[in-house]
Amino acid sequence: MSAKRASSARSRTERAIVTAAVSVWARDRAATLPQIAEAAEVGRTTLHRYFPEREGLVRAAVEHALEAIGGAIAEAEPHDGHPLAAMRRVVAALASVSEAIMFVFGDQSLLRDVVPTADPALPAPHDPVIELIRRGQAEGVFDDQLSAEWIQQVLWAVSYTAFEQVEQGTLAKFDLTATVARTLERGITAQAGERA
Amino acid sequence: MSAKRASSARSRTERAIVTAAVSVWARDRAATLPQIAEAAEVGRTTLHRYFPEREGLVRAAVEHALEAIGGAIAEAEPHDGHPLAAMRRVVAALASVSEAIMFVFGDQSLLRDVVPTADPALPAPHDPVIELIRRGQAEGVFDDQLSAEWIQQVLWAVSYTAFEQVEQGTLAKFDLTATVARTLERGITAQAGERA
DNA sequence: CGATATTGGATGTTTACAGTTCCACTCTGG
DNA sequence: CCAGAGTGGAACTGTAAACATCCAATATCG
Repeated sequence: MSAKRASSARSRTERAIVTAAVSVWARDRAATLPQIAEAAEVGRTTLHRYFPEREGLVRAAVEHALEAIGGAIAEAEPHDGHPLAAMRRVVAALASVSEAIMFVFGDQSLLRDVVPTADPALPAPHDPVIELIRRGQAEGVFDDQLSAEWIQQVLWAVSYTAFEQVEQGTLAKFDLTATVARTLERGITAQAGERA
Repeated sequence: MSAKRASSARSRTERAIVTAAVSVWARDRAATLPQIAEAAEVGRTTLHRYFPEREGLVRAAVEHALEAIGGAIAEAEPHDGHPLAAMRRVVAALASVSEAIMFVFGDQSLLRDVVPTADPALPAPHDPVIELIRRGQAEGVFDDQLSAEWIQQVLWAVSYTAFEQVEQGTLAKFDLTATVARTLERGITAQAGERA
């Protein structure tokens, strides 16, 4: 990489700003730059020095969030083991970067407009998940009557919903993975052999 | 009702503005009033005559959307018949008001901040669905290991996702109800007796 | 310790949108 | 056909946020 080693101070400040932006915008996409500067515990001036234009910070925040998501998914090793077990690991991994997910996927216009503009070499966090789903379909674990893309969307949507519920206290953080996994695996209907 | 019969012109204009607001804001919550005036095919002046403040239009749009959603659900008669059949009717009904749903549920802050402020006698579109879910759980059709509130959130989330997919052409409008119903009923896994 | 980089407060400029006013035009109903 | 309601173009004000500049205080590192 040609990235010149910025002084440690610089890079730490930049990270603080970007992570603060993701965190604040995850909860309020209309938050202003002063709000973000405050959350990052830097002056408005400093923020503007690092990101002369709002658009630049938005792009950096999106890239940072996508990297975090992609990294979490990679750590879950979706290519290994039984597809259901892998899926549970992925859901648990997503929960650890829920802020990033709520930021990027909470505003369709971000994915529509900003991501394509961003670094074209960005890791697409979706791909390994799509691969996992295809593998699961091939092994007869996932429903192959549904398109892999649809299954992936449902995976994101149900996870996202669970993050929101945890956020507002309706769902215990501890139950998150199990609830999402159960819902994805069996839907919302009672199982055949279950007693009412 | 003490609602004095506004001239037909007035009420038609008002409806045009409110429905345009819902439609435009469903796709872009940051859309400006001029954009909405244009979509409604009225002048900016006229819009401001009807809604002197932006906030008023937002509230009217939310109320209009909630009424549409509540009406659609009511028409689906969720209290009658087999819970699964009722659920499918509800999903189909929601699809007919997808714009309203994407508007109200696409921005958490709307539900958090605006709805409570709105007419307190507003029909809560959720309630009949929660009732349906409870009924289904009692009859052993829906999973009673999951909370009714969670099931309802999943119902909304999966439907919402399907609307988005239809919007962007990834899912055929014709397949919407069947896909959502299948996903909700069986999750994303292959059925036991299915052949790979 | 001293040079340089980094920071942030104060202050100013610009832009875009919300909200306002005025008046001429055009429907519509009696 | 004419009176009044309804409409909308144009031009204006106020406000809030984005963006820019200056300089003094402070941190960092050779």
